[in-house]
Amino acid sequence: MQDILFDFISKYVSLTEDEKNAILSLDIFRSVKKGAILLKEGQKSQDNYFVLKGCIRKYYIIDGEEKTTAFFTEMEGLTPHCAINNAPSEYFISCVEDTILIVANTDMGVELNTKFPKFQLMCGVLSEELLAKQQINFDEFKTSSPEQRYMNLLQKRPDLIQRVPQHQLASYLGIKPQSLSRLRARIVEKNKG
Amino acid sequence: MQDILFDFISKYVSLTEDEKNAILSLDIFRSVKKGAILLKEGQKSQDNYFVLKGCIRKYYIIDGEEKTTAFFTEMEGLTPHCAINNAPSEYFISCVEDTILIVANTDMGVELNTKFPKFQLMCGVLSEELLAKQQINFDEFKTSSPEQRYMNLLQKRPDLIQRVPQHQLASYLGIKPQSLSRLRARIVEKNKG
DNA sequence: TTCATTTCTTAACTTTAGTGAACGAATTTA
DNA sequence: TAAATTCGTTCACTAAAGTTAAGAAATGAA
Repeated sequence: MQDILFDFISKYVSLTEDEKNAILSLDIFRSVKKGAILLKEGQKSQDNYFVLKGCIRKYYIIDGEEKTTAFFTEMEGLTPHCAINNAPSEYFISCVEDTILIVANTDMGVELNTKFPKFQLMCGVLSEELLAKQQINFDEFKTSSPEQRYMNLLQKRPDLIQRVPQHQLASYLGIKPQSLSRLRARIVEKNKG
Repeated sequence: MQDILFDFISKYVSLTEDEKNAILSLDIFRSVKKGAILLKEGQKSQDNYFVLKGCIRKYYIIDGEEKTTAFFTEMEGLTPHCAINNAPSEYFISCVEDTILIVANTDMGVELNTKFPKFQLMCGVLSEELLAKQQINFDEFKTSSPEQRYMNLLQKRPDLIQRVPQHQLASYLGIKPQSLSRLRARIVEKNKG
């Protein structure tokens, strides 16, 4: 399990045994059941999540309706807004599947960063990468229709379409489940004719 | 003009005269006319932009149509994706109004950062702030209808509605200019009834 | 397994956005 | 200033998404 983590880190910085042990000693690995809720609206938490295996989901409840805005799968990390500004969370985080996570709070991060400046370097790179990815995603979302968004997702994250319930996917695409069903039927129809 | 910059910076770190002079010696201030294009699709550039006064706009041309995805006004900065990965730009950047900018390329940044670690600190904070803002914006966009997005904009950035042409605003909201006109008429109608 | 709940799809109807065209107003350009 | 272009709005029509409801399929719990 730890190997997955160290393989990932090795893409950014190389670690000594000391450093690896420092990470392991933090006891950060968590195994979480499908459906479990990691963070609730209104809750304060310092925890950051990094998915080693499985899938977690970020969603709001607006007018009693779940609005899913993001999924995080293998090798993707999530720093909840509430962990940055120490305010109650505006959203929920839950597990789409049985998931193996790294859960690290901000203090741990600070501790590691001061002991091993390498980490700070890696975090900088990661956050820059993330910002860039985020911006491109947003632009793509804005400039395309629901149907295009679905086709795009089919190309870029085909796994999501398999592993995530339709109604969660729908709200991720900014539409209702019924519209997603219809839209899919429409696409099949086009490919026939 | 420089005062605007130093006032802004002073919110994050305090600068010595030396440091201020180091910044000024870079000769980074640019005055740009309305309509001027700062970056074109396909072009490579290392330049980052920071708006001191005025407004710049980021847009794609997709199937011959302009798709505006962002506006940057006073005290907002833009690091084009092409400046990070040294690839041709996928989008354009142009001036919505006569604008006073700071234009800094990546080398300058590196030079300042090594001379004055303070800057690196500030950049870290800024990029974290930006990422958080970006994520909230994206979530809001995804979870709301065009009409809600317009109402939201009216609250959060009323200045944009005044200073930006309607058709650019429309595509920023993810709709066509005709739909924005109609939507506005609809809102007025509601407030009458 | 059986029952209950959740999920997905379909359908009819409503609302809203996209499209193409027209027109006046505002802005540019010659 | 005059002509040309761009811009914003309106209209009629089309296409797509929202809404409400119903039923089938899949999932989960007792």
